[in-house]
Parts: sequence; C-alpha cells; structure tokens
Amino acid sequence: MRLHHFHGVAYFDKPASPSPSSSPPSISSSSLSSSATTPLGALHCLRPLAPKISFPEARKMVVLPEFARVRNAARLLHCTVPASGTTRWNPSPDQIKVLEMLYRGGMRTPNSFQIEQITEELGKYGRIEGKNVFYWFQNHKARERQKQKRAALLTLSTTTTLSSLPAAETKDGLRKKEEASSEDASSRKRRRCRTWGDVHGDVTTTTEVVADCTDDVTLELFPLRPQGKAN
Amino acid sequence: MRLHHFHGVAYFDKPASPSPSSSPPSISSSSLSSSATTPLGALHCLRPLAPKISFPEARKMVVLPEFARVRNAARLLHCTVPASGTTRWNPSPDQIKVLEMLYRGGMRTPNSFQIEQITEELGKYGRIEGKNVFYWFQNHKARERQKQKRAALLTLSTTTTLSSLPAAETKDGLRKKEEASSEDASSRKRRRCRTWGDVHGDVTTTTEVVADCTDDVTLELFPLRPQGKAN
DNA sequence: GCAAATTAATGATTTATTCAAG
DNA sequence: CTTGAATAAATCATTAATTTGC
Repeated sequence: MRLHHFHGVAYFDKPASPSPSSSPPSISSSSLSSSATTPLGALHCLRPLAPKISFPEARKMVVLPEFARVRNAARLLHCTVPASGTTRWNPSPDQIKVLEMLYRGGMRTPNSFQIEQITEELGKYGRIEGKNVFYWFQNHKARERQKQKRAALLTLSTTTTLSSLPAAETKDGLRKKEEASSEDASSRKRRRCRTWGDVHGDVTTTTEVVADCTDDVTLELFPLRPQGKAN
Repeated sequence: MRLHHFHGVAYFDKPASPSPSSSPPSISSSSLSSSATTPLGALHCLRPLAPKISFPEARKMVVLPEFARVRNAARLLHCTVPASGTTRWNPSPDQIKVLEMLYRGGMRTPNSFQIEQITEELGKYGRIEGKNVFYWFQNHKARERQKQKRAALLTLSTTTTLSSLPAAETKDGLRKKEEASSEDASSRKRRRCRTWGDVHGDVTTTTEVVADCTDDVTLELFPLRPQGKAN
C-alpha cells in the first residue's frame, strides 16, 4: 500500500574492480577516470520527508543495516515500480523449499553472485530480494546450529555418555558441528576473506562474455557448489 | 603490483525501490520489467585464478563478506582500471582525520547515502571504498566503546566509589555510555530498521531533482547530522 | 643502519544477540 | 512463538610499528 516515490539519485556503482582475492575493489571513488570531484550523476540530499504513512512511530527511515548500507549505494536512477513491499519478506513455501534444498546441499553463506542467482530464481515464486536470501541463510544457519546445540546439550545431559561428541568446540560448548554434507574438509581454519565487489574472476570486454560455467540464465542454481569455492 | 584482471559481469543493480522505511526495496528480481529469467548481462564463473602472488597460503579468494556479498551485486561492466588496490585499505592521515572528525561529530553508523558521500569526499585523499568507510565506523565505534569500558572498569576497580556511573548498562557491565554529543535522547530502545536500498526520501521524476539539502557535490559532509535522524 | 622477527593496531568477517512483524 | 531484520561482539588476518641481531 505504500507508494514510495523515490527516483534515482544517480548513484552509479563503482567501476568494478580486481577479481579473486579480497583486494579492495574500489567502490565509489578510486579508479574511474575522474578523481573525486566528479560525483557522477549529481547528489541530492532530499531528506526522508515523511516516508510511510501508516507507521506507529517515526522509526525506521534513517540509516540502514550493516550490509545493506553498503551495497545499496549504486542503483537508483529510474525506479519506476512501487514494488509493493509493505513490510517484511514473507517467503512462499516454494521459496523455502528451494532455500532449504540449497541449505541441505551444503550452502551456508552464498556469495553475492550466488545470492543474485538465487534471488533471481526465487523471484519466480514471489517477491524477494537479495537481502532476504542473505538473511535467510544467516538465520537458518544460526538457528540450525542453536537447535543442534540444544539437542546435543539435552542428549548429553540425558545419556551422560558424551561418546559421540566430535570434540570440536571452541569455547563454550559444542560448536561447529554441522558441516552439513559435502564441502569443507580442507579449510579447517580459513573462512575469512570473501571479497566485496567482485565475485567473478574477470571478463575482458563489456559485452556479454557470458557463459563460462554452465548456462547463462537459470545457471546451475542447485548444483552450486556448497561454499563458493569456485576454483 | 598485483594486476587483477576482472572485467564486468554486467550485474546491474536492482531497479531501486521504495524509499524511507525499511520496506523491501526489491533487489534483483521483483519489479523490473522481466521477472527472473533475464539475468541481465550474463554470468560467468571464471574462477579466482591465482590472485595474489605473495601469499603464504592460498586462502582468500572465495565468496565475500556479509554486507559485501549483497551490495556488490550490481556494478561491473566496464572495469577498466586496475585500481591498484593490492590488499586491504590503508587510510591516509587525512582520511583518518576526516573520519574521526565525523565520529566526534556524533556520526556512528552512517547510512548508505552518507557513506557514499564520505567515500566520495575521502576519495580525494586516496583510494577508498564505501565498505572501508562502513567498516571504519563499525570498528571505531566498537573499539571506542571497549576502550571506554576498560577505562571505566579500571576506574571502578581503583576508586571503588562508583558514583559517576550513570547506571545505564544492559547486561554485563557498563554499556552504552557514549552518546557522543547530540542526537539520541528519545530513541531509548529502538535501533533496528534502517533500510536497505533507500536512503533518500522520494523524488518523482527520474531527472536530477537533486538539491534539497544543501549543495549537490560536496554537500554538507561534516555538518551531517549525527545519526541520520533526518526528520 | 638495515632486514628479519615480534608485537601492536586495526581492517575485514563471522557469529551471537536482540528486536519486532506476522 | 517463529523467524525476518538489524546490530553488536568476537575473531581473524594484515599491515605498520617496534625491537633485535648483525
């Protein structure tokens, strides 16, 4: 019911950046032909001005969530669809089905590319955004873990045999016990370093260099390798 | 010295979205003329291909950080500048100066718009990305807090008078004691809900509706109100 | 004086918590 | 009470300081 007006702020993205490693891809300034001083589009400020109409309070409308705040930067320019989004995402059964399938498949923290793919795919079953996918995986992972922990705790307090515990905890109690199905195995203590603006290696031209993995549209959404170890 | 190849993947952003509140702005799929099935650009996979040369191990090169993974989505398309970024951002004294000034000014968690502005500004003093700004504030805030906590702890253990403690903790010990300068005051327990892809209020047309705050390029970078409570 | 070895800072990620919509 | 959304705390990994042996 809302009716966001918005209109672009000319927030062009960054000129892309390196590729693999987690080197600084350069977001807004950096590279680009013009060194600063050329904000590109133009920047307005346009303050929030009473956004929503039916809100219990005036909250929500300022900053933005951790990740969000960063990424959003670019887009905006010709937003021409009210999108409809009223409140929070409500995953459809189909979407959940797919997400859980991916999770069971071993996917834990999809990278932006994967998120993009998944969002694209799930978009067929209903409105969804990348952040929803992102959050879903975060929450699901965390809650599965906590569920397992509780279960283990219970088991432990019941049987007291503590024989099946892989003894792989870190500080408080059993921890890190999932490792769902495949993946992992070699990266014992090396999670860090994802990247920021780069997910794919490199292209060369700006044309649709496309396909390099599988297809170019649906792409292997499910076969996606668990973690992202794309190499 | 590196020499990232990269080159865009045509990850256009999302069609922007609502505005104020934290309603789902729609990231990749959703709105847009085409419902899924049109990944736009094209997607490649091109694996990391030996990024860094001087690395003790083969780590770093897979997915990407929390926020990152989300935002990065778009950009890429005509990356034509090696950017230079080798590894992590190394703030120049000038950049730090500005950041600290903003911090002291009360800014704690800038929204994407602000980050964009700051990045733009700091870009004049050296390479920098939005994520750097974002991280800087996160880390600085956290470390200032922890520094203060430690100090207070020390004070407390020394004087034992505990008379000046505002008794505003939450669970473990003194906490939330900053509130730098202005802002805050009314929002006692309401941090949540920032937004995601929207920062500016609304426009209406796609043209440069620009200016609404101050100017349009340098913009009041420093006078920026502390938190973002732009209303 | 300088370069390898340590240590201190701090940038970047991940995990844990909290809040609140449905 | 479940779970999407958001923030803070804890960690990890690099880079800059600083120390130490030559």
